[in-house]
Order: sequence, then C-alpha cells, then structure tokens
Amino acid sequence: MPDARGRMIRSAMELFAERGFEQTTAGDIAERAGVTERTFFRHFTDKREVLFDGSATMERTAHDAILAAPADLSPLEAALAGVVAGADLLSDVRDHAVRRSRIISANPALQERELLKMAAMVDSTTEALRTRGVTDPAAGLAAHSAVTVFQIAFSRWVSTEEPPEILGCIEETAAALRALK
Amino acid sequence: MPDARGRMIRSAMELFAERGFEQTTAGDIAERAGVTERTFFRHFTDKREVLFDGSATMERTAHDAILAAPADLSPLEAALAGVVAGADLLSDVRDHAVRRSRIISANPALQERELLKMAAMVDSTTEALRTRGVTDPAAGLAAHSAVTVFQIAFSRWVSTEEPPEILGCIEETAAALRALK
DNA sequence: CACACCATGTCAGTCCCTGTCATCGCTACA
DNA sequence: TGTAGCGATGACAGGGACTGACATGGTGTG
Repeated sequence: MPDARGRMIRSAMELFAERGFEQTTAGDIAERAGVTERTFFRHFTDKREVLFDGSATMERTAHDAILAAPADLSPLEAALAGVVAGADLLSDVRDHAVRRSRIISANPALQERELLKMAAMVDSTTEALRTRGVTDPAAGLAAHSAVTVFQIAFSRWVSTEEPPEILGCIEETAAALRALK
Repeated sequence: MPDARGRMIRSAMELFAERGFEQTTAGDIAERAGVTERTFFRHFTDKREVLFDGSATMERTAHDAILAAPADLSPLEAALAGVVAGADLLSDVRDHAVRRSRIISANPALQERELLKMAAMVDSTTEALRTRGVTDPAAGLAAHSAVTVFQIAFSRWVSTEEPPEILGCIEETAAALRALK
C-alpha cells in the first residue's frame, strides 16, 4: 500500500469536514485510509498533527529565504521576505488551504496546535535574524511582527470570496504595520 | 473543606515542579488536594488549565485599561497601556510567576496552552481597540504587537537573576519595538 | 536461498476526560 | 423545629487518545 501517509491525511480532512474533529476517531481515520490505528500514531505524533503536515517545510523555506535576503534589508523587511517565501508555497493550493482553515477554525484544540506552529515559525525566524546579526530584543520583535502579518494576511486571503493573491494580502498588511503608531 | 480550588492549584504546582507535568496524574493532584479526580475536572476543564487560573483576570484588566486610556493615544500606545495594566498584576507575585514559568517551559503541551491564552489576550485587545474606533488591520496589528512586547518583556523579567521591575522590562521592550524598522 | 530491515498488525494497558446517579451539608422558609 | 431545595462532592462506568512490546510480512541485497 503506497502513500499510506497521504491517504491518512486525505481521509482525516474528509472526516473532519464531514463530522468535525471531535466526532472523528483516530480509528475512523485509519479505517478509511485502510490502515490500523496503531500505524496512524506511528506517522503522526497525535491526532491533530495530521492537519499540519506542511508546516515544517514552510518553516524551513522562510528560514532559508531570510538567510538569502539582501544584507542591507532591515530586520523587519528581512523577516517579511521570509514570510513571503513561506506564503508563496500556499498560493497554488488555495483550495486546500481554505478547507483546512475552516476545519481549524471550528475547533479550539486545532487552533491551539496552529498557534504552536506559528510560534515555531517565530522561533525559527528569530534565529535566522540573529545569524544575520540582528541583536536581541529586535530579532524577536521583528520575527513576531512578520509572522503576525502572515497570520492576518492569511486569514484575509482565505476569507475573501473573490480570491486575491496572497502576496498582495501580505503586502497590504505589511504596509498597515509600517504605518502603525 | 474550604478553598478546594486553591488547594488543587497549589498541589498541581508542587507536583509539576517535583516530577514534571506528564509524570503527574490528574488523580495525583486530586489526592494531594484531598478531593476526587472527578471534582478536579469539575473545577478545571482539563489538566493543563490548573496552571492558568489568573489569565482571565489579566485579560479583563488589560481590556478595561484600554477602554479607560486617554482618547488621544495611538492604537499601539493604547494597547501597550492595557498590557502594562495586566502585567502590573504580576509584579507582586514574581516568585509564583517564575515557578509557573519554569513548569510551562518544560512542557510543550503547556506552552501550547499558554499560546492560546496569549491569543485570547490578543483577541480581547483587538476588540477593545475596535471599540476605541481603530479600524481593522491596524487593530489586530497593534494588539499583536503589544502582546508580543508583553511576552518578550515577561520572559526577560523571569529569567533575570536580579529581579528588575516588570514595567521597566516592558518599557524597554516597547522602546525597541518603536525603534524597529 | 539466507539475511537484514522496515512498515505494519495485534494486543494489553494507562491516563484523560465525561455522563450519570447518589449523597451530604447548608440555607431559606413555613 | 422540621423540611424542601440547592450546590458541591463522591462513586462508578465507559469511551477515546496514546504507548510499549512483540509478531509478521514484504523487499532488497549478498
């Protein structure tokens, strides 16, 4: 059985959309994917994690983009460049992102996990800024700010009827941040 | 048996510090507090929540302070005023805050819950700013920024050997934020 | 064919959390 | 004073998330 992992992810998305996260059992997901509950937990550390498969990739992408950004960029602009690179991974899969986002919005436990992923992204971004020579309160602040821009832009991107470009949403939100007093 | 709730909170703090969060059973906490596991779960929605008793109060305090702040304050400064008011609740109980912080740092599940509380604080702050007339991307951005300042300042406050004032830490961090480019 | 290796299945067990019903102490009120 | 009501707790049963241990099968390599 090839791609058991992919089947579990798809099954989980379907079931969560059909009956909700809490009403879906880990055994249900496994069954629909044609595996055992035990193998589900060998692939995913917990039931929530099945929805967050791409987050590590996005984190790495953002991290690398920050290191590759022009050296004369300010900390905030460098961090934003990372976020833009990460967000770019999503522009091709808006449909999936929208469905996933709806599922997460419907459940506090999933929101909690998403916050953890965002926090990981902040940490990774902070670390990247530090290797660029940014000193300490500034690195964390810039990283937090950039990830916040991503979160707000993303939520606008998935909630808008007529789909705009995600990079446009980010630029808009970043402009509002720069204007903040 | 008066103050069962307080006894459970204290017992939990002790046990988490002694053997760690995962090695402590809900039944263990209840037993040390002289109650049943069932009553533990009647007081706290889950095992983690026992560590976050004051967060709702802090959230309300910040919210109210924002509404009471001078009308001519910028969105960011108003949000910071809220955070300062909330943080002020902690200055008298630094010892407890430090122990609690250590426990949370040692466990991802607890960090996740803390992130949820911070997100709730962001939401509450955003809402307060909106009722002050702040419009939409700005309200969320200012709220996020202010709560970030709190998080960074707090982590410095609890990790410093010679205890500074928390308000000083916040002012320092806020200054770094205003200087951010 | 023999061997190692990796993914998976099977089974038993712990702990988190919930619904349900009985009990007990306190308070209001006749 | 008695008693009805009420809020907090105890007792019990059960479902679902996860884990450890061991067995099995399929695959590639010599």
